[in-house]
Amino acid sequence: MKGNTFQELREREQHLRREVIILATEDLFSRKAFHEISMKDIAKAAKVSVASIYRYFDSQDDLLLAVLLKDIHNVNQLIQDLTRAADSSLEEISCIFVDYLLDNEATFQIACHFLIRGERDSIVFRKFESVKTVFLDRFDSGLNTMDYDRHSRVFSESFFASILGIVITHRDLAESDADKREHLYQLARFTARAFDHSMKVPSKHQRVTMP
Amino acid sequence: MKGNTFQELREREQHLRREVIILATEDLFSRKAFHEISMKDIAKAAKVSVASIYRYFDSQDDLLLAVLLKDIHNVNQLIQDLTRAADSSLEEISCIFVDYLLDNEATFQIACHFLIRGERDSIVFRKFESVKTVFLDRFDSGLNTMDYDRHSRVFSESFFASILGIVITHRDLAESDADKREHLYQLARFTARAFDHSMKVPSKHQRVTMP
DNA sequence: TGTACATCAGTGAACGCGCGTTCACTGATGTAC
DNA sequence: TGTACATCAGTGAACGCGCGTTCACTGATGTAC
Repeated sequence: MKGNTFQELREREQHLRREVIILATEDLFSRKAFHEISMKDIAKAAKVSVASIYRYFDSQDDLLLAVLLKDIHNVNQLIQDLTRAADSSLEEISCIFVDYLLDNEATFQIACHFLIRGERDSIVFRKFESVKTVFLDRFDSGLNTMDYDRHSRVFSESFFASILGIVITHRDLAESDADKREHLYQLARFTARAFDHSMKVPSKHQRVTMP
Repeated sequence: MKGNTFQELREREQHLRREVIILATEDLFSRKAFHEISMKDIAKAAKVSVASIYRYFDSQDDLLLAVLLKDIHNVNQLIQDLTRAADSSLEEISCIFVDYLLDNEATFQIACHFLIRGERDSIVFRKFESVKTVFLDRFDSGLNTMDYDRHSRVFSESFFASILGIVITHRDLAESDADKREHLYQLARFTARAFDHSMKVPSKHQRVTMP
């Protein structure tokens, strides 16, 4: 049993060291743009050598994916909490989501990086695909606990993508951060209202019965 | 007057040579991924030397912007034609848009490149911003000729971004191209219906009067 | 307790590569007289 | 018509740089006897 504990200790330490690198990387995104971040920068931020990073991660993409995975776990929690509170509206959710994307450059940039690159063949990419699927599943089941249970998969995929698209397309507009955020809220709320309206108060000819 | 004509001829030739490079670059995007395309590749495709490209374009970004500008002119035309036809629905427009983004990798990739990078300071970036604004203006005025004239700016910005977001987020799903396209249509139509419904048949409490 | 060995985190330095961009030059064509 | 010069498109080769990744090695700690 002693050997086991030693083993466990070592593994825990390994895990913590991984975590240090992940956190340093994540933090770096709030200070630098994606394409300006190199392995050297990450190493400096984590206070290790570049070569050390490769002891814990197979490649740069692998590390980025780990950062994304960690962040997405947070947003998952956030969304589940939100959708579980019965009185939260779709408008609120959309704004929280906007906030999250603006305040977590790492998630935003890395997600976009993988979404747009999209190399079907690589292992890392397929890993990303499965992360995306898991995330959408949770988002979906979160919305299910509210009233949006009709064709919910199409609903959540569209709604999620719409809010993401709004942030991608319009986040670089205004001068001040507050102005920008307010403008994005406006668009997100507008979109949420559209989705909300079409789902919650469907007119006869819009409602499609499911098998 | 003769000198003038010679001058004009030269300028026309210059313009044509520019066009050759732009077309070759655009074409390249259908065969290679964005991050795999180098100036050497472009030069080979256009059958000129790398150095020649710099006679016509200040930098790689400058060339990419020119490609985008050309493509966007096309899609502008498309949208104006569409929205002018009185019987075209928002659903149709959304599908046409999806098709356009899928069939024009160059537009899609370059637009994403500039949207996500977003360096506020550089000249090229500000040029991109103005291109984006012009495009959105036309999109907006196109929708104005239909029934979507209430808070139309918020409407067009949200709708445009939503469809773009859907393509970004979900274009890498299925195996076959046809499946993928059908899935994107489904999401786009769903979203279009939501927007359509919320704008065209507003319930009392949703309609907001404008000053 | 002491010694020989195994394990493993960590690193400095180098590797190899490809990138965007620039430079010095060529050669064709137009212009002036 | 002939000659000297100007203009300009086009290019091969080089520049300088930074990137991600790997390698050979160190040194600390744990293990066996």
